[in-house]
Amino acid sequence: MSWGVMGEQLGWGIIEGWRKGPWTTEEDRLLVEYVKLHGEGRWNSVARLAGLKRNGKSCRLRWVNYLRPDLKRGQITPHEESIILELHARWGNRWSKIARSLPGRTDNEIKNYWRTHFKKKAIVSSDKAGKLRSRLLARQQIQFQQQQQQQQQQQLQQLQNQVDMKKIMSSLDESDNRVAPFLPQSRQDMATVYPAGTAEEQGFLYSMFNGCASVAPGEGFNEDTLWDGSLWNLDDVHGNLSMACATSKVSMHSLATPLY
DNA sequence: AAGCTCACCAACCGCAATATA
DNA sequence: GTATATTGCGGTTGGTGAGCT
Repeated sequence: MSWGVMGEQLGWGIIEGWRKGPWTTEEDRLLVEYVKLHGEGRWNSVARLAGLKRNGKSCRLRWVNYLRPDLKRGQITPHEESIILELHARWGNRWSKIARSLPGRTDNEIKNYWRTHFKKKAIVSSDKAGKLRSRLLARQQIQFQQQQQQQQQQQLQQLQNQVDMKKIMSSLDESDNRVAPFLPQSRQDMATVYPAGTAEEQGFLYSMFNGCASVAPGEGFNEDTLWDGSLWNLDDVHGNLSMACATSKVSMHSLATPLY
């Protein structure tokens, strides 16, 4: 069964004078002939000049994504993948811009590739990182509370000697105001609260807790900023971070630097 | 063997930018 | 300067086929 016949059976066929759905080999041939004769562009003339019942938009898309002779067929190579990762980290969903850096690949192809290979990972990563962040915050809180308890005990011992209730109350008030876990102010801080991690992981977590380094002042921490396109390919922050960096050849710097 | 799920990809749609009359 | 046409882009949809249960 031909695509055309099948398309019509599937409910495509001719809508408002224009054919829609999958292209037939005959339509492809007509379009290629047209481009050979008239060159690219003026797509709305195709219907009239080539005898195609397709609108200009559809013709252009077919040519750009499928018929262009310079298109590269076959799987995206690891090298191309690393370029996609790098450029997506830099530019976000600017597929046509990314495609210009990959000769023979179309924006549609790259977009589809990214969506099927990385979009899901991004969601999973976000979820995992969120859990990790919660765990770290909880751990920080416990550590902080333990420190507080130790301090309070020391203070109480001192105060027992002094028997000065005023001092006890003001001391406790002061503690109450500092119950919230602190944000690590430096990578050294992160090394203190997360000693098990590598330097890379600590660096990543530091930027995760404080927002990306290049987030504009006043913009503040934003979940989207972190995960919408700059850090998505970190599968599992603890487990696979090093591997993600090594295999994708995407530097931590580029990953931690959102769109510009 | 049949049904289900999921990855893949071609094609469509809406909108914005640009070109042309 | 403005209206209209064309082009380009990014998001989304839906069909296909392979693998799994």
